[in-house]
Amino acid sequence: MTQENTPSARRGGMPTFYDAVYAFVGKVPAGRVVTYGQVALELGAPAAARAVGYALHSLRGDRNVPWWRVINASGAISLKGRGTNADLQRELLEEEGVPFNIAGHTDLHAYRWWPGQDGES
DNA sequence: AAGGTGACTGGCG
DNA sequence: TCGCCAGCCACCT
Repeated sequence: MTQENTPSARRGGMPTFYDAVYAFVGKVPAGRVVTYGQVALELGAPAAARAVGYALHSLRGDRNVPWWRVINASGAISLKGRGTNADLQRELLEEEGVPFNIAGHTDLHAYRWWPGQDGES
């Protein structure tokens, strides 16, 4: 533990791609979900979906950011047995009102959130 | 400074 | 319909 996990801390306060990811995820309201590719697209890097996932990975457990509201384009959780966090994410989403089917998929067409739709219709 | 990794995505068989 | 391969971006050592 040499320094903070926060990328901005390493940059001396300069905002980075990661901060943009955290900012976008932080705007996602409870009960809604977004995909890695979607976040990347909103950040201006439609092909940086992997970097988005890596950004959340850097959180390492920072619950200040609703990382659990970010799932893959398949509507499922990507952690896939990499750690207990996978089950945690599903449980958190179900608790917020996002159900998963037997296959572990959710209806993106119904729960995917987009900026500007903070719950208003 | 360069190489490798990874919580991704889309196309093919 | 499902599984596998290659490409892509940004961070870490």
